[in-house]
Amino acid sequence: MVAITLPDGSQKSFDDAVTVLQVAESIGPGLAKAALAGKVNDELVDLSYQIENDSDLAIVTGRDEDGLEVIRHSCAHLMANAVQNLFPEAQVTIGPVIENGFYYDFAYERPFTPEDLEAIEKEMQRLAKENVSVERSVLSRTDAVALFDKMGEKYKVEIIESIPGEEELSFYKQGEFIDLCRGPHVPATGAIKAFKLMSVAGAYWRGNSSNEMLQRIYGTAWNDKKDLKQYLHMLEEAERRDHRKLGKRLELFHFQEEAPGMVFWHPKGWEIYQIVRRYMQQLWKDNGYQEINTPQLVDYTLWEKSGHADKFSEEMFSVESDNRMYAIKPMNCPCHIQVFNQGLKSYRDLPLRLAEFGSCHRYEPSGAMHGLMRVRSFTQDDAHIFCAREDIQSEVAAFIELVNKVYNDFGFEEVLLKLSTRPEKRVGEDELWDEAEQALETALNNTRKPWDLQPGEGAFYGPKIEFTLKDCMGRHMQCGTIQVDFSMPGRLGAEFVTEDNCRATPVMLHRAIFGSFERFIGILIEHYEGAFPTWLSPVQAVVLNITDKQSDYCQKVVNSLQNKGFRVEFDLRNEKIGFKIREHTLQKVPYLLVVGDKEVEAGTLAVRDRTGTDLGVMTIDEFSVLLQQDVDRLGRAVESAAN
RNA sequence: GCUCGCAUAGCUCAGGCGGUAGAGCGCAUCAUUGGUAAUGAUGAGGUCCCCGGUUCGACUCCGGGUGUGAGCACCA
Repeated sequence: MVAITLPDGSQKSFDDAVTVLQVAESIGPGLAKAALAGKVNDELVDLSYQIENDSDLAIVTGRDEDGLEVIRHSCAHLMANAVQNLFPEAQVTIGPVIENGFYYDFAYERPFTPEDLEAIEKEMQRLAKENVSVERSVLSRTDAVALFDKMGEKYKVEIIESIPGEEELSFYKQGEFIDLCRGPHVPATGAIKAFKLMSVAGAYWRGNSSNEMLQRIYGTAWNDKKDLKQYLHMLEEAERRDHRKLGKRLELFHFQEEAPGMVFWHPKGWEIYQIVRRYMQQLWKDNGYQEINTPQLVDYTLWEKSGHADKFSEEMFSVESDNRMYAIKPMNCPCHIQVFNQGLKSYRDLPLRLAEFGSCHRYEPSGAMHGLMRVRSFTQDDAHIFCAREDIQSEVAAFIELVNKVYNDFGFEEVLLKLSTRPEKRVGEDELWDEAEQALETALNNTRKPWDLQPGEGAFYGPKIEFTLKDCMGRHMQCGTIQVDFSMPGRLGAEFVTEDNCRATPVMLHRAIFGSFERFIGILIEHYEGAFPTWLSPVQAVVLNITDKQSDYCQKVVNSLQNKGFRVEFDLRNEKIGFKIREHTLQKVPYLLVVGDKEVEAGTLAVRDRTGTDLGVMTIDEFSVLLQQDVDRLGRAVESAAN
């Protein structure tokens, strides 16, 4: 007797061992048809898997996360199958599932072309239509190596040889194609119904840049055509939101060859930058930080003392002058310690929080640059908290709260927290690490929010917490961080006098909320698709006349609103009102104020917003109240601020 | 940095089997003074990314460089 417990708690008994498929069939023909795999005692298995003992079982279909993963994995095999049919010389390597799809790396004498991709996709469709069954088998290591050796698949041989000896080696065969794989897989290729090959790119064998480069083909696969279509639509939306395109269209900034990876900010982009900067400046003031400013060029010897020259000399810009070598600062902390070191500090001075809009340059590899997201010249909202060991927890707790507030103000509702703990290579005694990790963990637990642990991911000088926000498309963007540093204060001679008149080295907390202004603004542009909330909009309203008869009145309206501190412009061009409305709507100005003879006579404005909603006719004062309310709610959701 | 693409008017892009180029938008001028997403006409505007090579002739072909895109590697 084998008793199977289903997810709803119900039980089914079978006289003998049964396969997952047989259980599905016993429940219903529809389920049996939709079934792709099974989950036996939380382990994913094929439909053909024999259940010998009493077990929990969930039938996995394309509607489950697990099922989707099976489809994608099988789709990677389908693609490898198609590639080898069309290009018998191509060798297969690995083909894992990734977010939204899969890829497969091939070794081939030449790169695949877009035409090749089309042909491969067609071949995949043909194979899927044939509904070839996928069969699992197990081979010994010797047989497996011999088999792939014979096929000339040297990468597979290498993979098999790297698998620990005791593990069972399973293989999946569909038609002539066989691949080493842990599985599970769909029972037959017909289960793969909605896929598309996306792109081809080079990728290093085993991710190591000194190895040969393989051809990686990316694809996406879904349970049905509808989901595929929806995903492709989402990609189009991401393209529409691309900050590089919007930056040009909304006249925010540009890049040019003479300054690769460095931003030319235009008036509107710089306006946003200044708003974000003023916001942070006020936040610092309100939270016990003192703003400072330190040099751009610093003698190279300081970077040698701090240890940066050793690790990052390749990534630093340097300048020679007067026979001295300077580096353009790649970070601010060594300079902040210089400020701390001026004047003997007492324990009474701690925690000392020094903040700077630190302009930094780093020589990023050319292939790493990406619009505002990865640049060579950027400004951080950087601060260093000098404190005693026992202050770490309270400082970290206060910081977590601050980060959450800031992200909410900018319209990001979900924030993910990650704790990275000691790596193998590190400085500082274990006792110190214990204490610091404990402090961070306690601070995190006190937030009562979930957080992830990343063991071994900390910096060599101390553990850290990373703050990742989720934008409106669900993409993860790591921005904020707080890092404990046991090393640098000591290296650069920071110390303070303790209560019992001894000298001690302070702990330094490196922390940033935006990370870099450039990147953060890039994220904002994409999050809002350029339609910034009113407090961030470079132009908050434009006054539009119908004919030049209303010009004087328009001037007056603009002056009056500007005097109240709003960013308002007029557009008195000799154009039709529809033309102007279209233009400023496309520029995503929050409010359009139309003025014709009627409005001049009544002293009013006809107000329309950028979504096309007619807000009616109102006086200038009424409008400024409305505008002020809108500004005050910052980026927070309308519900929480309505009224 | 690596692999593969791309670089033509201010912007978005077309084009030519090697004989120095074109559209739409924008810009300028003129007409038009209008009520909620594009008024009409005329006109100006180009080192076809840079440096070499092949050729009678190169924007086009070849080599090198720079920038840029996707991915990889990197990200204090």
